[in-house]
Amino acid sequence: MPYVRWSRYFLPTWKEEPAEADLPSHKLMLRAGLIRPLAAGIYTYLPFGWRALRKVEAIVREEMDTIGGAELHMPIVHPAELWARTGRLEDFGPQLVRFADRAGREMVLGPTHEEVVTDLARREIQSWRQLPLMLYQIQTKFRDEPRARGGLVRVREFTMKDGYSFHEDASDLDRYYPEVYRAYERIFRRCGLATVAVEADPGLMGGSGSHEFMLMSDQGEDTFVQCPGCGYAANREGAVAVKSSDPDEGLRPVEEVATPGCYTIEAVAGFLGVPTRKTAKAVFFRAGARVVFVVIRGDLEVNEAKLARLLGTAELAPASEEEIAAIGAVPGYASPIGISARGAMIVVDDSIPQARNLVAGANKEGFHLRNVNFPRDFQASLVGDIALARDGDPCVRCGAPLRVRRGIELGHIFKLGTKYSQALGATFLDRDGQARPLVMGCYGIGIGRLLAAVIEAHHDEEGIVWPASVAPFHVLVTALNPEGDQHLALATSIAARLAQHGLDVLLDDRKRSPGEKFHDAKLVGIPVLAAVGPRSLRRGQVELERRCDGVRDVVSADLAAIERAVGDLLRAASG
RNA sequence: CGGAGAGUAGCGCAGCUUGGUCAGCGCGCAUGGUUCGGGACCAUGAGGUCGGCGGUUCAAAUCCGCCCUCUCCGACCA
Repeated sequence: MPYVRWSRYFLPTWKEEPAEADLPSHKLMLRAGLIRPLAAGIYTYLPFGWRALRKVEAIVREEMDTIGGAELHMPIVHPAELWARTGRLEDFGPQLVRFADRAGREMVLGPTHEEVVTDLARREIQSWRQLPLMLYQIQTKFRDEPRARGGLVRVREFTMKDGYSFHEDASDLDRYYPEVYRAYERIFRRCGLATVAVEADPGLMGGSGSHEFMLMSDQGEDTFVQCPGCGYAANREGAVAVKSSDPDEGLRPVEEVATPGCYTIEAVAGFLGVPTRKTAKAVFFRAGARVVFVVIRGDLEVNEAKLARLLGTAELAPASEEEIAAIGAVPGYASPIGISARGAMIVVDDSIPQARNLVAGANKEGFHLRNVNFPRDFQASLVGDIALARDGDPCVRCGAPLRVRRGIELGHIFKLGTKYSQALGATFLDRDGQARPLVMGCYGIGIGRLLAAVIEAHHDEEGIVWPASVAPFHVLVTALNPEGDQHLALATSIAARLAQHGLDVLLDDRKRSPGEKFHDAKLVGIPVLAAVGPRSLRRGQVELERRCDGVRDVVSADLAAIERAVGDLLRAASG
């Protein structure tokens, strides 16, 4: 492979920090010439960034191939009709970009490819003998995100590895799924990232399991719960925690008490001198046409994802003042007692049945009720866990206090089941000659986000510090004084030699001051720098510097010696 | 979609309150020269319909209205 000459390459660097960027990875990807924005959440990959992306892709390909994946490439433009058949033309909402072709046919830009791959499987897979099958692609997706942000962490147009497996039954999917899980762990580890696999909420997607792979980061766009005791980790939406309960006490009779001006739980609890956990909080939602009256212990928060799952609906929104008034509830003093008759649905968190003698609203401005008890005083349409797990709550498995953490979601794997194969009629004949829907799994990795995550995890004040595995180049050979002929000549032969031996080499042959070139070297973060300059060359030596720890070494200006030393440094840098 | 902030040269910014020598600074860029090991120096120069449209005014980067774009927070998120 030939080496690349910086003077003829396209690697524009910025000395100053761009005002528009906030995340370190975003700033550095702009400054070190990896990407340039075209529009919100839409980026051009410059040659340097594209090289890095290809390195990440190569790792992903290798690991996908290792678990039997076969790479293919599906279209970006899909007929809308296909999406209508699974119902996702509507479900995906405005994130799905739609347009008509010249003949007026409705088309969409693919935000993901379950429909297309399932349609392919429907046509091609007829027999159990063709199973199992893993197909994957690395391809551009478009989702019109309501809020693109953070550079490549959340974009609208992005490169994604999406894989789909097909099985004759759920148990074969159960057997294969852990293989993908382990492949994902290898992918992220090889990219130099320590990820946490988090149990995710299968939600309305159905299926029996799902994991998200998170990079722990305070800058993360996602939240999850982790137990330091037993390792339990779950997406915030699905995380369960123990709800501590108070010692049992006898039921006391309900009594009305004046609480003027107490519109919040804190105000009521403070006014009456009871802890918030001794109150019942009312929260209102609208699920489709119905108003949902949620009752939860005052110290807890409603987890809307859990509530939506319990209700079996995707349409859940906070109720308006009018909707709340329409069911006869008084905001600030709302009470579940006497509401059910008015047609609202009452959902009770499972913290409520355990609690005794709570303070709840009286449905009358300025009054609350003491000693409200479920189910003595009011009934529920549904009871279940709808509370948000909090930092410090006891783990359901081991009791240790849970921690809430932020992270960047790098990958998501999913046991899909038969949702898509059933909707699209993708069946095969099993061993008994029976037609059955294909059982599917799907597996995604955001490649660009993964690249951003690598930089998020590997940088310092001066620039990127690439792990050797995904570095765009292994070695940067700098001729410090190119006008002084012999430096450039030696640097060039070093670059040629290293390239000949399989390394990716960038030769900095630009006519710039040494200071500038050293700073650029730090910024672009190539693992090993070989500097050819008068100071060391006078002693017949070349200076080597390792980016990750700044360790410097001089070796004699002999090609074989340099090649050896560079190899040693690289090995140490990837360890 | 709600809240906040910002659009002036490739990048970072000042000017706007109080309309009129305000088209400016630093970096970068070009040319020539001097430099050459951790973002050098001198000289000369190019580069902007001040986000757009409309309005007020003798006069608008500056005041008013509408729109567009970008960033951050939230809602949202396979």
